Amino acid sequence: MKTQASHGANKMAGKKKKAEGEKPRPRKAARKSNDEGQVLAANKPPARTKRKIDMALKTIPVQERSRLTYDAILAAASSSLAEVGIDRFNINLICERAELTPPAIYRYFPNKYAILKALGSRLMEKQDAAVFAWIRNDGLVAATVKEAVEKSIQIQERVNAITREEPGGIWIMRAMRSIQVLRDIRVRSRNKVADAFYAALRDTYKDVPERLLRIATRLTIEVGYAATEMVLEEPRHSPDLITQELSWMQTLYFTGLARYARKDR
Amino acid sequence: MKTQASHGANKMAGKKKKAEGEKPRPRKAARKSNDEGQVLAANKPPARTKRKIDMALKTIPVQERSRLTYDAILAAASSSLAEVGIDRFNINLICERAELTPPAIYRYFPNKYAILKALGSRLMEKQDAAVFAWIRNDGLVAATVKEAVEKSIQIQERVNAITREEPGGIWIMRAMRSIQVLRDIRVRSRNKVADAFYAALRDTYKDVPERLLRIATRLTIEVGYAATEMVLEEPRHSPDLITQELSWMQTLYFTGLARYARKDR
DNA sequence: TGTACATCAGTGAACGCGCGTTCACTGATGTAC
DNA sequence: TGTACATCAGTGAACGCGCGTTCACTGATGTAC
Repeated sequence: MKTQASHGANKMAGKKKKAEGEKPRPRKAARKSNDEGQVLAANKPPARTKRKIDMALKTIPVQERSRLTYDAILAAASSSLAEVGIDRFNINLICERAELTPPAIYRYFPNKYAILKALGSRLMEKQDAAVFAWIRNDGLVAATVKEAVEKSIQIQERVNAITREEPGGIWIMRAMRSIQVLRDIRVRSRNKVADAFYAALRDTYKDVPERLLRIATRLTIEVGYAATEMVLEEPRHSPDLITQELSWMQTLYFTGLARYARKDR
Repeated sequence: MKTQASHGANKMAGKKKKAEGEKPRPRKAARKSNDEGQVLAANKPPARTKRKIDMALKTIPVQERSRLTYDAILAAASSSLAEVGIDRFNINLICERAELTPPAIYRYFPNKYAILKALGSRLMEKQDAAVFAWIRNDGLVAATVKEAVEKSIQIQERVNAITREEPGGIWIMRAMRSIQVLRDIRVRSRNKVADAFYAALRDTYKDVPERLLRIATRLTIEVGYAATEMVLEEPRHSPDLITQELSWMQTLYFTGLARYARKDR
């Protein structure tokens, strides 16, 4: 990611190579010395302060045609991700797949991180929506342990399926952990879901201190998604069994929260 | 990562730019057309088949001096990772920090992935060693649930501390999920630890079918490390509470495995 | 209903930077006699 | 114990590719009258 826009003026310098007296590759940074002489200094753009990574979408598509392009970009990005993974993911690759030229993409996204962000948000939203629907549908209400486990399996399988169906879904999950912009999205999403769990369980576990119930829900969410990643990552371990056992783990843990009843409140 | 060694011959072409009739940036790949004329064709190296990423260390340091350099490279890599994260992690950065020039690094590592691999292996080995020591020390043996939880907290905190103390440790954990070479190391390590759990618990849970006990141990390991990441990732959620609750979760789950006693064997 | 004009959408062509990588070399260290 | 030689360790200097990014343009779509 470049942080200095040095296009305009430097362009005139063309293919000029290192001047004679200059030390190449100085040991300690200090690049960008910009000493191409005073002639060019005049029409050089004013030195910008360091630019943050810009995440805002540039253009909101208005015509139908451009909406299709926008979707094509995301689709091409998904499939690129699925095929080459994160560190070879780049804009040229997306261009090839979407049959577009780079400027078309720059029309909508300022850089590749914005594209990843769009993909990430989309996946998180789908996952979250499924969980919220499940909660509204009394997913967290159960008369017996067995019923609780069964309900837990249901939502877990739903989220797994959503992630599996999204091309490059597992890569998006991975990227969520190792790319800053996506980390934010991930954490926000997880916290949002945890809050919903908290709200739904607050009454049931009225003797558990708030701080603890918050951690309990957040941790439960976290291990749930970790299991999703595990299922997609290592399919040779039976996905069904992993999901089933995870659900037992979560359920037994919540049942066990009774230990906090009427203590250290 | 380049896949074609095109140094030798092309060097002579120097800064030659695109020839006149050529289409630049063809829409559909087909780069590397290599048409610099027949004069050079003779001493061009034979076209290599696509090279896999080479992970083998190049030189085993023999002199004391070089051992120090090797360590300096890893230390510089750690701190680079800690500071800039994965996607800006590169060899030049390591050079600056280690006060070396690139060829010095290439003497020991074929590319940056090999360096990451070395860092990853080192961290995994430390974590694994702690867990194995804990198992040998009867970490998995407990008379009461309370005792089991306490022991579980111990090892969890130990692993957290090891990861926190390694510069860039959290980045290594993240990279373990999103970079192929590291994924392999991670999976191998987790499986090894899971096997050790399995061996240690086999007798205690003699009524639980093998397949299930294997999944149970593997899943327990996985959520344990997920919690470690969560602790390092979001320190505003009390690390102690997360660790404590995770340990309860794991312990209650294992206690609950009694449900498989004498069934579907 | 048709035409003139404004705006929107995408292209062709290029450029420079950063990064990985290499070569031919100098300087440092070890060792046989 | 000293010297000659072999091997090991690191450097200076460069190069090319890939990638992100931009500019000035053409072609497509919408709309006022």
